[in-house]
Amino acid sequence: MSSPDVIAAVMGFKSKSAPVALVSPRPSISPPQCGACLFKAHCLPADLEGDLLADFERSVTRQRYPLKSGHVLVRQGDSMDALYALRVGSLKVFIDEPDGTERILGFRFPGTVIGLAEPERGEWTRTFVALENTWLCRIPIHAIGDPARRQLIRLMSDQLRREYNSHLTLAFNSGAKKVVSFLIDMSSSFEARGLSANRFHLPMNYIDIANYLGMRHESVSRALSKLQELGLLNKRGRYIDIPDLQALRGFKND
Amino acid sequence: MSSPDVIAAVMGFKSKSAPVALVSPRPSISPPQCGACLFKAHCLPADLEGDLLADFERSVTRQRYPLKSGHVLVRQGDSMDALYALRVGSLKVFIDEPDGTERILGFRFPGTVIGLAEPERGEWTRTFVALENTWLCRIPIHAIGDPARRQLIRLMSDQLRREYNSHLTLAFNSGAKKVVSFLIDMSSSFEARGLSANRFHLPMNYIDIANYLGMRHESVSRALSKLQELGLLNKRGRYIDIPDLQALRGFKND
DNA sequence: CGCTCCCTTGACGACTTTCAATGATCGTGG
DNA sequence: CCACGATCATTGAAAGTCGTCAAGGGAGCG
Repeated sequence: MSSPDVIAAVMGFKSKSAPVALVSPRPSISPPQCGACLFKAHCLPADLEGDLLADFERSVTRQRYPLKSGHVLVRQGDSMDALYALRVGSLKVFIDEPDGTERILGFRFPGTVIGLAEPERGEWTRTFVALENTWLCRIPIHAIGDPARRQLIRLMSDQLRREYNSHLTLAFNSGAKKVVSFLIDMSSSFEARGLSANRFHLPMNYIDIANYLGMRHESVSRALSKLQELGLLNKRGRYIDIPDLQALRGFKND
Repeated sequence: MSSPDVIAAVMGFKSKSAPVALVSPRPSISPPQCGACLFKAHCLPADLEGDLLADFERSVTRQRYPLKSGHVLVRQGDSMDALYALRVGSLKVFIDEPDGTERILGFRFPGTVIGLAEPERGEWTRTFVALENTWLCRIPIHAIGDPARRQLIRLMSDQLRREYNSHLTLAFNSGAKKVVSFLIDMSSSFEARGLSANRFHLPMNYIDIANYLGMRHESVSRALSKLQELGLLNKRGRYIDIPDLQALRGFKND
């Protein structure tokens, strides 16, 4: 694949009429999803020729992934020479403490580039682990030419804004509201990928959610139970059904 | 000034033997500080000719700032057509809530570029206010050419890592440890600018610190008092003296 | 000198964590 | 197909932390 436009090709092409699933599938029965539709939310104004799109498809199928659920993509301390575009599945990002504890910094879903916060050459500063079987596309650093830079800057500034949002969530909410913020984020993320914003299956367990939100998993459970009592959602394990998204937003902002 | 290298010139030149202050000055008696030394921490491997450096100096003195303490640099909703390099002083970054409340997302010190998290063209998504008299350098968006992109990407990935750190601070610490993390961040920031890492004057009040950390100002005060009791620091208002930085780090990590 | 803004300290109440035990679900292997 | 074990989720009670409300003190400025 011609090098400078790899990122643009991976993250910025326009999707045509891609099939759209209404509910996110269970990990175990997850059908291979169409690459094109997964990046729909990230259709950026990169002008791509038809052959670049073809290149993209070829590049994707050429990868030797999927990465199996629970497996490590990169471990903190590994030397870094590539970015990764996430196509299907999900990852958790965390700091590995010396004592083996994880401190989860976030979750990643299709349409994301992995490694934007890493020094350009050097070591990965975080560990990325698959939450389910996950398809990725490797983008060697040397393949990032000038035409791809503009795209990269855009992705990074998006990522920065998301981080600011998570700061807001953590600093200005407590308990149930943090959980609600998290759910709304998840909902938007699913919606952006053409899935249902109201009904979805969380790929991570309550322990990871709690870790991410700076809570205990018991508190997450209690918060979700309380929200169910209030009629703001229905849950069965990791299946979440939000009858009225606007009402949920109301709860967060009140 | 020749356009494409503005950012590289502002943020990436090499400082020679710049004078270095040992303790950060009080806002009110703040002497104009040498631009060169302030960016020392950000000497990135951008190859700059002598005339670019000269351009930089000229560009800086050409600005019609300083921005007075308490004044707004940009308000959320303003249309954006430039980035700003922070030379001397400090800013707070916050979301303006409809009811007038501030939700502080961070503080900015010399050597920082303001606006990295904003969409490239569009509206500012945050408000920036000077905490003391502050000198800035305006960098029009159209002046950012390809040679400056690499530099920009580097700055953004640094900023992203800092945001991850603040996530860690918020999610995995409580009370006194959040305050300690904050002090250590401040300390590093002062040190990076050639000032003392052990003794400094905080430019923001306890209310802002508490806002940033998701606490109440009373709790910040109590935390600092407790740390003083433990002999980990001495304070007099916003003057902080940390006798043993390593001991303070120990407190955070224990 | 008195104002204002900021910081400090105390007491009480609400909310989270902690510890412990039980219940549900899923995957595996018989 | 069922039973079993492991992981995950739920719930209760006790303890600790932080927010809230209220009052007082100190520094700087006009």
